[in-house]
Amino acid sequence: MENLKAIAADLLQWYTINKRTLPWRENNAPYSVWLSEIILQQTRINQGLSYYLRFLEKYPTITHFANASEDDILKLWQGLGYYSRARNMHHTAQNIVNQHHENFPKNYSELLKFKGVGEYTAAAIASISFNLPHAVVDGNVYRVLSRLFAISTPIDTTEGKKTFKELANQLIDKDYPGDYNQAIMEFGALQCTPRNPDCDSCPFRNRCVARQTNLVDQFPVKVGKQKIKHRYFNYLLIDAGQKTFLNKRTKSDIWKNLYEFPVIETDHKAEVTELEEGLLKFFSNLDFEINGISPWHKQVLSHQHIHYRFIHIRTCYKKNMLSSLIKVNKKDIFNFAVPKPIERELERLNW
DNA sequence: AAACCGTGGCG
DNA sequence: TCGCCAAGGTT
Repeated sequence: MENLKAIAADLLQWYTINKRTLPWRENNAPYSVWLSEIILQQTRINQGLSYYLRFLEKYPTITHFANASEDDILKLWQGLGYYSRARNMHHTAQNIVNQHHENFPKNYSELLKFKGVGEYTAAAIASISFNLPHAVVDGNVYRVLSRLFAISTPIDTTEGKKTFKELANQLIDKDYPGDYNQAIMEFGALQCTPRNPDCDSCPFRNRCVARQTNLVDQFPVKVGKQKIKHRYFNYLLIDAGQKTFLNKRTKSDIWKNLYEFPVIETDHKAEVTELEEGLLKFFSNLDFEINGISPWHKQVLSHQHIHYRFIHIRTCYKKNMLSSLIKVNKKDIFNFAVPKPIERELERLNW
């Protein structure tokens, strides 16, 4: 135990010297801490930083956030990925404003009940905003602790999660839980990095078991990765004069509640003739002609590869046509939150 | 419990 | 190039 206290103290000391100046470290108010934690989930600081600043500027309080529409939240979130984070945050903001008098509950178990707030985020808010001794366990913590103690329990198993959470909660400095949590994460991000960690200047170079046994690159241990699913999206870029058509993805699937061009999904790179049935579903007896077809592109998601292309279709605009879709003026299309493939195509089209 | 859910940078 | 993985959470 004395050993653990020394490690926590060394982490805190390392942090005071090496911590970066970041906007969410300027104050510990729960709303801004929460916002930063959600944005930074599975996301690098450089990628999330500008989003954090824009959200805080547009929605300076949780009440501003809660009063926004979901479409507006998603539009500001566009490009960040994992869009359920935005939807869940919005839901929780409204919950806190309406059911909790705009105040976050000041304990871990209540925080954990909110949508989009898991063990990590609950511990982060509890420790940073309310000085409560709950240890965060994120990718950095897994890496640092697995190396320091040469723990070979796979981190992506139930047993692994339990093991590392218990160890992290033994290690936490109960006087400075927020700083301690940020210290171990910052240490993992800057010193004990996934590849080429800086072991030579590491304050634990004489205590790290992985280092002593020359096995640093063997930790953390993981059991395996899931298989990648391939999908094929034939987007219909409909040219109806000034207008085109969009579809809102409402099902439980990727990009939920974002907008896109109407799509015919196939299970392979289909020939155009194979799309006839799909086209008929949209156009039935309307006249249209295929004006051109883009090459295939690929969007890599964490667990799927989306192969997509654009079928350019020209048709005469008729009132009430394609009523299952959203009719929009081409120039208004930038008001909609769209996934990356659509965003890139809109830039290319230069509408 | 295992799948699902984005995007970008890095070596 | 391509697999890894980044302040995870939900179903």
